[in-house]
Amino acid sequence: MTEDKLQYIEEAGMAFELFGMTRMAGRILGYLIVCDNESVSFNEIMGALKASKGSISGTTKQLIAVGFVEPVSLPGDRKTYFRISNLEVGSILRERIKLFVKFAEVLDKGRNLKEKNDRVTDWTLEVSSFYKWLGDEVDLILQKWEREKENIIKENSENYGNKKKST
Amino acid sequence: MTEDKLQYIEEAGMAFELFGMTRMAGRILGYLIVCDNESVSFNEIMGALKASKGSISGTTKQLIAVGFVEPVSLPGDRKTYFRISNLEVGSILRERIKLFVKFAEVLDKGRNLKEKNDRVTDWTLEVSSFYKWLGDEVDLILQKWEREKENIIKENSENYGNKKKST
DNA sequence: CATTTAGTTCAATTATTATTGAACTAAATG
DNA sequence: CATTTAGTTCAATAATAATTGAACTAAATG
Repeated sequence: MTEDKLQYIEEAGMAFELFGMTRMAGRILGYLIVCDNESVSFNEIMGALKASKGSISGTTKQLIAVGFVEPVSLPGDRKTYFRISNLEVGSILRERIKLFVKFAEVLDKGRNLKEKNDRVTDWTLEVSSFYKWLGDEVDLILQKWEREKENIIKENSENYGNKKKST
Repeated sequence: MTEDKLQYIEEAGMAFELFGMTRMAGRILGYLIVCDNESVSFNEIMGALKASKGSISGTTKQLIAVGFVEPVSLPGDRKTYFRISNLEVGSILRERIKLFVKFAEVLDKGRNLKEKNDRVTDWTLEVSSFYKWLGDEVDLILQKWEREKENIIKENSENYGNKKKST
């Protein structure tokens, strides 16, 4: 594994921490992103990240639970391999928006404890209405993405990265 | 402060913790949501939450920094008061989506470290294209909200909570 | 069926983050 | 200008979360 990839793995660890995952989960994802194998073994991950068995065991389970990673098993091989899931963008977004809807519910609950309306109840009503609306809107957004994605992805691919294919 | 409100404050503390804030920040927000004053003093918050001066000082600063709370100062009164900001839903959403765009950039960076394309580069390209597209799309979504919000909010207000006004 | 391999579990440790509390600054008041 | 009030700062402590490592289970292999 090259130095720049190792460095990226640590960076990914830090970055994914910002999204509420553990650093180790970020490192594993980073490793799965930059490594050149279709799927990698428990031991390979352990070696590459210099982490303990227990940590790899627990963290891969977490990543599988949230759907970012899937276990792969091969015939005639008792090991488990791991790879990045082909998680659809839609399901990732929907999960995130569910959190917003939950946030909206906390606001509603607070509003309902008040005797009368004021500036704050107006605000919580607006914000919670918005998040609940957004929860409904997400399907339309994703339909639009489905219609446009082919062009967008092509354009992105030409502008940024993936240039190696054409050399 | 009634028992159910005190309980709500603790619940809000736990809930906001899920969104990456500290429990104390959640409690302060919860308090500002359910208390019946337009704005509340440092000391009142301290008393209501039974927390230390230092903690209230630090946490209110945090909440002000991220825009959820604003300090209010009154003429002829040397105290600082605090209240929930009228933060627009649009700016909250834009901030959130910025995080997704950052996530997209981490994926791009990983993809660019690879020698050749495979299943994973295809996936990271799609996901990062999506998040970057979403970053652009947010303005259209918010425009739609502006057009529809009046009706949605009214409906929400009738269906859920805020019934006290009419009694 | 003994041995090796692959992974799990969980108590102990380490690292990180939040909160307190006491000493401090700065402004307002008498 | 001494005193009170309002809030800040920050080192110490407490609470929480992540990671290790060693003992374990369970399946596969010879």
